[in-house]
Amino acid sequence: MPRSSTKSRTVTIKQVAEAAAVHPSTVSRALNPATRYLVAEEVAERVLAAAQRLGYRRNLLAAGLRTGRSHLVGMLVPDIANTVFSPILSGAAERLAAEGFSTVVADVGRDSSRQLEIVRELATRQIEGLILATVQRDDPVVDFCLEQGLPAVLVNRAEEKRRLSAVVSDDALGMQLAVDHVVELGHRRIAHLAGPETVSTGHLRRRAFYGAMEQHDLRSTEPLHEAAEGYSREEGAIATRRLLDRDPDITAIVAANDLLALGAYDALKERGLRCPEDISIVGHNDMPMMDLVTPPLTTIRIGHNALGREAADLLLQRIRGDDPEIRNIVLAPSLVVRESTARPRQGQAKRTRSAKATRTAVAG
Amino acid sequence: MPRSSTKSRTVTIKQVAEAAAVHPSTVSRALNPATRYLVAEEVAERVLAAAQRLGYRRNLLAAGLRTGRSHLVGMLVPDIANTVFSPILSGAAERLAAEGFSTVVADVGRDSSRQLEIVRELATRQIEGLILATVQRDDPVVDFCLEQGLPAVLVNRAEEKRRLSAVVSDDALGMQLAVDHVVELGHRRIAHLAGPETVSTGHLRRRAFYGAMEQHDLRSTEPLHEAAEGYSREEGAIATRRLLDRDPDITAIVAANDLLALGAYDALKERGLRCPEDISIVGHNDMPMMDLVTPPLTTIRIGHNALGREAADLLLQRIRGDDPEIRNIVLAPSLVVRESTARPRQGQAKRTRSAKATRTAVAG
DNA sequence: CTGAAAGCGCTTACAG
DNA sequence: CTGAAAGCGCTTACAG
Repeated sequence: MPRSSTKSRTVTIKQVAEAAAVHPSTVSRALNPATRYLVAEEVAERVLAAAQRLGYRRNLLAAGLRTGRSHLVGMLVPDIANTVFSPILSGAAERLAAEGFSTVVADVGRDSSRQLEIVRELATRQIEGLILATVQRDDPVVDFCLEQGLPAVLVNRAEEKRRLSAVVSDDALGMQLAVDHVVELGHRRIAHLAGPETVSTGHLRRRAFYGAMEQHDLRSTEPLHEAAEGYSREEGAIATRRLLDRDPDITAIVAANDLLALGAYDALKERGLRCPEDISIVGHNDMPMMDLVTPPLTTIRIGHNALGREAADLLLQRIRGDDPEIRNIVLAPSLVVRESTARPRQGQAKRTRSAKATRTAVAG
Repeated sequence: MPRSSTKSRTVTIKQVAEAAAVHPSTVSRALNPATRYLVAEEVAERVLAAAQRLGYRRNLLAAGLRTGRSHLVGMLVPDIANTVFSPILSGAAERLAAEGFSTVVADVGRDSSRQLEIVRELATRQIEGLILATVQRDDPVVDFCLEQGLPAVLVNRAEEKRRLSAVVSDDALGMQLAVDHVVELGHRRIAHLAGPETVSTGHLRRRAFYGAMEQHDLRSTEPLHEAAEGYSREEGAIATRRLLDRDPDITAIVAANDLLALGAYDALKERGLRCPEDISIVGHNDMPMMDLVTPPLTTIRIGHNALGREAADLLLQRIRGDDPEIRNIVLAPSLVVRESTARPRQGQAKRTRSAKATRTAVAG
């Protein structure tokens, strides 16, 4: 079987047809498993053999033009190199690949104005759907998708108006777990290191923080949080300094995100404060390596891979038109206790509460 | 300007032609900046206006079929979520996007047999080139690309036979820096925690380790390394145990990779050994967070983003046919000293050497 | 400067 | 079960 001499750059269906002495349409039918039954077995075999021999490979671009399908999906992330987004991308891409879709990544960076431009560019490629991990609470990209009838789902972040399906972690539960944990350790002066208000997780986690505090009768007339301007270690340090300046008596910080918590580590160190001896810190996300930082970070674990997979499934349904309903998949996070949290210094009265029944998935 | 009523799912060039009262070919010319000069200014304006009004967007699939160009590039990574590969992907995608190429990611996972299948699938999409971050020392995917005349470049890993251009870090220099560092601290019983031999970095770094040792007259008749079966923390721990079992007197471990070094941390901890008091450890890569682990890891920093960018540039040249030569871009890494290395316990005689002149980029 | 035609490689009603 | 034809949306020689 000399399968070597594949010289001609592209073998087309026409050439296979010639080689098998049939019409091109017959080749098309024989090569497509879905239509193979239309072709006599003997003929199909002949075609297959010829295709094999010539090293024929289907041109998906051409097929797509004809069928109106690109089998291409776009995914927008704010930063591919961010360890929160890479597993989401990975989970989504894997699921999508299993269904015959390739995924085009677009790293939109911090420049949110470029997003729309990038989406237009992707639309130009006839992508069949979009997974958005970038969305702000009120995002023009969503308008665009809606206008264009382009199937899209949000992941990790949700949109205010709920116009699109989304897969997110249960932020209320996450903050509840975090606050319950430090309260059970005996903390009462607890502050929230919040994320940007423009991002759904920043907004939601802040609200959930106050809600959880209230359940423990730890409400306050003055604000108990400082919002970072971005989800980065640097911004986390900056906001933590403000937190410390305003209220030096806090004994625990519940952060909206691990990176922010790491920034809090930096800020504490600057001031000669120790974690957890002086201040306990809880993160959110459980990014890789959080078990190896010093101290190992107590945090809320989110299954980012699962977020990606679910988002892909939702998008696939949407593309198939199976399920036109808007859904919100809410995945339950879990508390991972490590060494950044401990009882407070002055040993305040420990408050115990029955653990909240674990709320679970799929709402709305 | 009512730009709202964009009802019809797809506006084609034909519709724009009608609206502007010209022939479709004229629309095509007017819309393409490169051919606009062929059209009277007044007509071009009319066409642009009509296109704008109708919300026309070019169908790249159709254009691609006609021109034989997809402006699509594929990128194969062993694991998107690995913090070594995500910045490479990010750097490459950004550069590619700037030149009008979208990049399709394929996470090939550990299943190396699937790779070829995935590449075939990508070829089917008429990708114009491939960036391979996955390549083994002798890889069938390379054969495929060569056979098909598909432009491809390797990144982070190189191929034995050098049949394709590659962008890699200078492993010899990296190991030299690592070995020099621990030698200068006074270590003499130095072991190498090697990567898999089937991967170029595993192979090259091992050889470079012995080379560097020899320069310090630290050769040995018995092997000074143990190879991990994969670049993971778990495999790193396993190989470190073997290392420790064989030679309990080592005072420093130079690892082929940060993950491996982290595994070494685990193995030391199991045995009640401290780093750096009992054993110094040097990593390789300087992944994110390595400054936050305990102890902060001394390692060799590689600019992964730059690797990605360079690979993209090389591929772009290749696609354009500018530069048919095979090149090897070698980027210089640097030593980052943190706290996982210190003078050895028993204070061996310190050997000083003049620091090697920093060898730099771009070779043969 | 513009139009008419051909064709990229495929798929799919339409006949037979 | 198979062929012949049309057409997906674009671009580009070819005329004029």
